[in-house]
Amino acid sequence: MAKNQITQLSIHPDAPFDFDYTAYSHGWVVLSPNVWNPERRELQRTERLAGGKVVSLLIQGPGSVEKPEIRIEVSHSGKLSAGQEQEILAAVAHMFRVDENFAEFYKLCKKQGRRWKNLARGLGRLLRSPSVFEDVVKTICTTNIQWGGTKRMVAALVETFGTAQDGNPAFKTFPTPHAIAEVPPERFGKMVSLGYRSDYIHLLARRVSSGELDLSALLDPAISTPELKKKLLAIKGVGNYAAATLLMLLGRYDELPVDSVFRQFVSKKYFNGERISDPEAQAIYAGWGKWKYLAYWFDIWEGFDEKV
DNA sequence: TTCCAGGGGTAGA
DNA sequence: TCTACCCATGGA
Repeated sequence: MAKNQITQLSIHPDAPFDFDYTAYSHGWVVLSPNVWNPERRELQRTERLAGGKVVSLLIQGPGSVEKPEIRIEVSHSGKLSAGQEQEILAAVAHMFRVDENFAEFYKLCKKQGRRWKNLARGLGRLLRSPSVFEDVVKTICTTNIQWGGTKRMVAALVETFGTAQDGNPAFKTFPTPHAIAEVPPERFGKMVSLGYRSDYIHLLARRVSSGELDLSALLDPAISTPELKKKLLAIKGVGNYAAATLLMLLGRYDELPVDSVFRQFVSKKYFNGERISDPEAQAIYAGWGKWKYLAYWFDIWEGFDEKV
């Protein structure tokens, strides 16, 4: 077997950009196939390119917030074409939201004062997956289950339906829709313990694999947020909480992810632990306009102003 | 054993 | 639009 080649790629995002906080911004960093090394501050991930080639990515942020750089060490067999390099660069830029503009959010943060103004030094980007399919599947795996269960289910999907790189069987890609769709639904349910989510994820994989549903079209900025939410709610397994999470992953922060964590947090912090209605809880963030999700996220993530 | 989790679908009103 | 009820799975 030929030894894998290494190719170094690099992205230079506009400042301010904080690699560490973006990588570690929420639970996605520890969901397979992502592997985060906290000591070395590296994100490792195995990726399948459009033509089927499987590569391993080691993603680092050696620059500073003011002179940011995302460095990608690609381990691959054979030669990497210019098109494949572009594909990898685009995938990583998408994961780290290199093209998103947070100036308006930072303005609100500075106005808010105290700890909020710390966000304006390049935070606000929440890590996402290279594909919308992966983000929808992972989001469905966060519903009505504890976080440990989410990690278990996603890891099982990758282990069972992912593709390993030659010579590197320990790490696999996130499954393609086709890899899931080609297995009969009943068998799929038995192969990975996803509970009642199994049918939703298999149906999603079938619709995407057949071309009936184009999830990448959801990234179109021309779609209004209400219209986008409607499209998300039309996906079986996606309700209000999951739609708000997916809107965030698609770069829209208008909606709050109302789940048990949100309810408990707002009740404890703003209502002395009293039982409150969802509209009362949501009203806390009304002043943040189209940035409500981020306001809530950094309200609950108290550690953001310490080094991760 | 029972409860419930980073809820959602469906039927019926 | 709102409510009641059901839905697998596994940890606490």
